[in-house]
Amino acid sequence: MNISELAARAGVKVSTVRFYERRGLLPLPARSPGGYREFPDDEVARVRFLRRGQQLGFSLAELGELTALSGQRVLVTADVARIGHAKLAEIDERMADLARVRAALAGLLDQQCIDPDAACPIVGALGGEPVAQPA
Amino acid sequence: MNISELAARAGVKVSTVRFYERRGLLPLPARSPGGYREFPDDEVARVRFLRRGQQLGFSLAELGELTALSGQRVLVTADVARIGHAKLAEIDERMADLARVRAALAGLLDQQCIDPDAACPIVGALGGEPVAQPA
DNA sequence: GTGGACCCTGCACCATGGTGCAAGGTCAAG
DNA sequence: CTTGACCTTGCACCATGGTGCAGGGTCCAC
Repeated sequence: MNISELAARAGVKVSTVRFYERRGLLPLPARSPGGYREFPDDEVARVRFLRRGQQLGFSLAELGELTALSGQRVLVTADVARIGHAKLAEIDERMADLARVRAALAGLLDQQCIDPDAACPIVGALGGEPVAQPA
Repeated sequence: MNISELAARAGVKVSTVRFYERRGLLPLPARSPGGYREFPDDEVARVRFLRRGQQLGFSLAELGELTALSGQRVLVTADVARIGHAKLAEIDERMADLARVRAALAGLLDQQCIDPDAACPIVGALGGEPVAQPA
């Protein structure tokens, strides 16, 4: 597959694919005799992963770490496990936050008139003390 | 409360509070005779909401919309309801994506050795066809 | 064997979300 | 009534995540 087909199938621009490659988020692809990039089929999934992961609030650097956790021919060392468990905790917190926003928004949409004197329930859902974070 | 106390309580920098104000994400605060900003206590929640909302993948512009959905002394019009329901669908999709990443990561950490020949399960969790989006 | 659609690299630019600094004013303790 | 910590505005700068363009090469159908 060439770069424009990969980009089209993953729903990104050609320039974005080259950008991801420069950042080390995609493996260096094989090249045709004339120097064209030739991608295997499964790079589509990797590019889509980067797009969706960003929508979930992960930076490209974090998504790089996340993928480095697997597929790199390594044993799960104590280090890798520590990073992985930290990410797991982060994900749990994000899910809880999303659930709170969801409930607040759904409640708001159930009413037909918003009480102008009440505090905003959506802000309330996320505005409290942050959930305890490991230092 | 002055700006440095607000910033400290919300866990952001003073310059960030002024930036949010410029963007219209915080109401213009009262001023002391000398021109100092004076914030009510509940602005802390609003600033924390902006921080956490961003970690969930919402842009400042979206968080502005989200808060505009309440507290603006408005009836829930068809328009507001449409935006709200779209956000709700987006949140549901994000929660599903997070759940998939979580399951993949947890599974990975359960094993003691990663199979170097298998496709990355974390990429697999998010790399599939995007969930159907309204156009 | 040539035209048009595509690819290459490198570099400059863009939007978002801040961050820092300079020059000056405010405030309260001593 | 001064000194130092804090505040004000305006502006310039930064990192992240792209996006576009120039100048040139490749590919393949005609």
